[in-house]
Amino acid sequence: MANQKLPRRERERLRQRQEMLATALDLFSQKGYHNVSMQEIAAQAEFATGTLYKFFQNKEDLYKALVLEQCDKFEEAITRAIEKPEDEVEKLRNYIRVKGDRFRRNLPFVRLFLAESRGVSFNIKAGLNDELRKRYYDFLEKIASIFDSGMKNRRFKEIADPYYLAVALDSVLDASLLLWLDAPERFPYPEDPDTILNIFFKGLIPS
Amino acid sequence: MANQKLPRRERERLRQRQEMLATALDLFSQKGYHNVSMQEIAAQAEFATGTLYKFFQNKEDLYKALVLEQCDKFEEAITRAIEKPEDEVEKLRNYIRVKGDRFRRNLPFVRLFLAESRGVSFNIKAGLNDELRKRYYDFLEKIASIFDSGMKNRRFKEIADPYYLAVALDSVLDASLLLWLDAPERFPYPEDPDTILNIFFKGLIPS
Amino acid sequence: MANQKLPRRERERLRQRQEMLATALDLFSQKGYHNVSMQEIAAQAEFATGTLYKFFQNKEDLYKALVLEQCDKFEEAITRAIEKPEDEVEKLRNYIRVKGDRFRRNLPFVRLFLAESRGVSFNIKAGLNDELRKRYYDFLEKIASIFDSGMKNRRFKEIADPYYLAVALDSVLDASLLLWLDAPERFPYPEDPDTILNIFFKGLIPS
Amino acid sequence: MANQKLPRRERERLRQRQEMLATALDLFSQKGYHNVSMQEIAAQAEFATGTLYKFFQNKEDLYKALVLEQCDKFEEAITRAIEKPEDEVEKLRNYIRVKGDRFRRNLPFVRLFLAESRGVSFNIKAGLNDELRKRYYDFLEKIASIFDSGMKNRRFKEIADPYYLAVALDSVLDASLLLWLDAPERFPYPEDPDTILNIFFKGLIPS
DNA sequence: GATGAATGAGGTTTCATTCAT
DNA sequence: AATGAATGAAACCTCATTCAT
Repeated sequence: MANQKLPRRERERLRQRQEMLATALDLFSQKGYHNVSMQEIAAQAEFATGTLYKFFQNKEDLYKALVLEQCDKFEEAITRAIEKPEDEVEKLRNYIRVKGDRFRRNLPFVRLFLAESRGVSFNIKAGLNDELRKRYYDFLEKIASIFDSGMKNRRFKEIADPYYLAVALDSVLDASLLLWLDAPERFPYPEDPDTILNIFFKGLIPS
Repeated sequence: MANQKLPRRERERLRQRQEMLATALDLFSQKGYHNVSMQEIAAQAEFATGTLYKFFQNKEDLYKALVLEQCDKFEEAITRAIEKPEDEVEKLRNYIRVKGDRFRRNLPFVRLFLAESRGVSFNIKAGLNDELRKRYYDFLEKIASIFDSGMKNRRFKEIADPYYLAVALDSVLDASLLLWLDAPERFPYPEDPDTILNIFFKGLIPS
Repeated sequence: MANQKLPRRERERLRQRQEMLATALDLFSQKGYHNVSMQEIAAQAEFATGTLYKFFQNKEDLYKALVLEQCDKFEEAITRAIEKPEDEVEKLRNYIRVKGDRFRRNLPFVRLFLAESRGVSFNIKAGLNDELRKRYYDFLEKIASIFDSGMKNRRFKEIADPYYLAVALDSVLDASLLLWLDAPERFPYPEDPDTILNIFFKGLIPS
Repeated sequence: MANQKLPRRERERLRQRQEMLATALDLFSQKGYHNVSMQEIAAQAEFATGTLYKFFQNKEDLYKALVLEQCDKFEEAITRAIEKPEDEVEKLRNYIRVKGDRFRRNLPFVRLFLAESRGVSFNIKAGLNDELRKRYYDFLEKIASIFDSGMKNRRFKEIADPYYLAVALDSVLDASLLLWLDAPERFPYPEDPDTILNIFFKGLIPS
């Protein structure tokens, strides 16, 4: 990996940064942004308070770095998942599988966002700042392009704007995962991607 | 209205309470719960700090009252909207129309949740969340019962669990409205409910 | 009684004042001066806050009135007790009996003073303000005059300044009563005044 | 002294703590616990408010530390004073001398209790009181043991329970010192311990 | 470079007092 | 005269940030 080529000093710094971010994620997700102090993060991560400020300009900055990094990983994973297969339906299935996987594996991160928003059923993307919002829109574009290509192929009917379909699919997926998180017994994890896809594939009204 | 029958003193108190809640909603939605001080609310509402505490035990209490009141109104409106028509499709259309209307008319409230959804203050809503979650699930039940009745009527195909369809429809509706809020020109307001319903009604895959 | 001659309005006012003072004594003795609010006193006494301020200029004033009134009663009782008998020893016995009685019957008042001072064995008179201090000194004078008269009679030896003896007797009495209050089983109530007097009457060192 | 062996940082911290306690004692004794704010203590001691809270969890904690420390010193001094001489009478004289000395040298501390005795803040001392009361009783036990030993030696007559005599002596001593503090000209400081002891040694009634 | 003690502004909340009704 | 809602100053305490070591 590229990291190995970095000078030792640089690698050490990166490792420390990761340590800090991981601790912060842990604490933020347990207590919420405003109920975690910088001293608490520093203590838990076993650094001095001042050291935190060598890596991040301020608390907000630390928070942003944390979120952006998680989103990076997330985006990367999804992008890889929809690059491989040719088949549009398979791409969508992969997307659902990978998003679900990451969701399950990053519950602290998910909780960080959800605490507030679930009450009225807003989902993860709510409240993202401009940077994140732009990235989310770009990400939706990738999903939309699957629908687009499917429509061009005549594999999909043109029932709505592809971008709009992407939004719909993503939000339904979010909602499913949140339900599962909230009450796993009542709402089982959608193991089979088709559970979700079918909502879009099988029209509800008999023709 | 019944209010007119209340003694004048009582009416006055209610008016003040509304004033406080409205101001708080305004400020919370602009800056987020933790970035608004009680002093600020009091000043903006033109009351003394202490007066706020005559009406609400503490900041959290004020917040809860605010949220619960808004949810009450919202729930009531939706419930009325889906009671009237017999036709299931028309019920769904009404639901979409009314939810959209209330969304548009209560943007400060909507923003309150967006502003908050940065992982702020878990504990604040510790109690609130449970209450709200239950209410949300109960609300979904009402939507689900529309799908259920439609399936029993053979107006709808049984493509998924009715409750699950309710979640899907609600989340897609939320997502659409948020998109519109974010970028009204790019994502026009879904004036026609069928724009959203069609996603569920017309299967995407040609048969 | 003289009260009956007062105009009804005036009598009513006095009754209200007593009500307020009694409630205040109750609360102060339970929680301490600073932990009782004027609204609390008003509510408990079933008056409006403002009414309290018609009777007492402010909280401090209410407190002073409370203490002075209790001291008045106390002084009066003691004075009566040492007026009657001719015999100096009997006067002292009466004084001890009556002080003990009032102590027992006014535990709330006693507690009001004691809460703080017992820890280092200061007694009731500690912390009294100038007015009260003067009254306390005057009261001691009365006790001192008993010793004085006893010495003149040759009933008592002149082992110390009479005033000083008064102080000593009073402080020993206070201490005994406090011990009893603190741990009634361990330190029984000095039912027989001679228990205390003997300390002064029987020299400790064998001659 | 052991202190000199502590690392410099540690010594510095101790010095600061002492500074804070001394300032707090000063202010508390002048105005009483509830009339001194943490800000005031911090300002007077030339620290920031927050620094106070690094040393003491809260105001109550600061107060407790203050009182306990003073009591420790006091107890230690008295204990030393009554350990040395064999002679019981000399022990009592030493006790009176040392208690008087410490009283005179710690007037702020003495005043702290006088100032407080207005029934302030029961709860604050709920815990403190128990602790202090126990210590006071233990201390009395030490004085009592002097009387006890004197009685066993036949140096003292058995005119009362030794513990009870201890209480009496201590309370008379307190009263004398308070009188002197109140009106030094009128009540001269009992330089000679026998002034007080005689009250107990010479029976008042001629035999 | 790392440390963590010190800072002090700012938050929530209480309550003595006033004054319009 | 009595009321009690309204006031707002001031208390306690936290914590993001800095800087001397």
